[in-house]
Amino acid sequence: MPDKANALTIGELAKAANIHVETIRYYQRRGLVREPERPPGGIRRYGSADIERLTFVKTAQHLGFSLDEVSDLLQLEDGAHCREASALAEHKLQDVRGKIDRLQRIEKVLSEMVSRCHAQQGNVTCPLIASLHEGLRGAQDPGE
Amino acid sequence: MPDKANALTIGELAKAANIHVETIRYYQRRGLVREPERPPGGIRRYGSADIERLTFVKTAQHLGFSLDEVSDLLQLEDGAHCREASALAEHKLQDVRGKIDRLQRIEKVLSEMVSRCHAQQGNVTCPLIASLHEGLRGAQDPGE
DNA sequence: GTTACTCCCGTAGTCAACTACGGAGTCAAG
DNA sequence: CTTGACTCCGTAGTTGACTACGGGAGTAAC
Repeated sequence: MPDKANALTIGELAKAANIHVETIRYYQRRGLVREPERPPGGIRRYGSADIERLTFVKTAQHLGFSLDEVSDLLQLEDGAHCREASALAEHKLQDVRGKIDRLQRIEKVLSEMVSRCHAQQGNVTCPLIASLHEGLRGAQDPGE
Repeated sequence: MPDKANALTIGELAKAANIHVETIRYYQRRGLVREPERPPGGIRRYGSADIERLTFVKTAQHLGFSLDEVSDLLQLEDGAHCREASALAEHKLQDVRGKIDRLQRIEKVLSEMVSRCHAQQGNVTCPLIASLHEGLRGAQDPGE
């Protein structure tokens, strides 16, 4: 049964995941995504699991994770033992919570700013610098 | 009045903000931070406002904003008119909220995973891939 | 006023993450 | 069974964000 969605060429996969073919190959070289067996003298085929994995990589990456970190996250999927996995997960969890925290401070400042701007329409300059830093105080990066 | 904290050399500024001197110069070239007047045949001096600005750049950057985007955010500080500023801010606000949303999904999945791992200690493989994708479904990147 | 650090500034090198290129092989349509 | 689009694979080039280098000038401590 040639399940359409499970017999994609790399080009179709790329289109489906909205990622360049070359980028997929690059991820394969980095070991982020699998490279299916190549039927002797044939072409590799991909399925929907591959689409999901690629999408996950992109999403995580846009959230500020490097490919190495994404690779860590993916290990959790790839059957690391519970012991290691949970240590890794707890560590990433801290990362993620830190990011959320800092983003929420920025969100607060931005939304306050928007309403303040709406209040005093057309005015000269928004008194933002202070509030931006106010809002972020104590939210410094942990620095790698 | 030579206010100690307001007469920093670039080296002291770098130390205070925990950023390399070369990186500061690079930011100056990119227009992210100001380059104070140089007293004829002298050395530039920096103050605490410069420290804060640098810290802000770093923080925003680690949250997944590119330097161009950080530069947008900084325009909000730099007295863009309310009208433009608020449009920009609203746009960034959406960005930020999207990021928070996606991070929270990841957080949820990670924390569930941790407790699941704790429950079935030492087991073979955590059934994570499904839950990771479950958790992220509908949280795709908006793509730039 | 000499020594030892900084600063200044321009240019060049590095690293992560792509992105492009080119030539040989594969395949589906006509 | 040819043609045109696509795959494979290795290598090389690009982009964003630094990071290093080097030589001449400023400056602080002895």
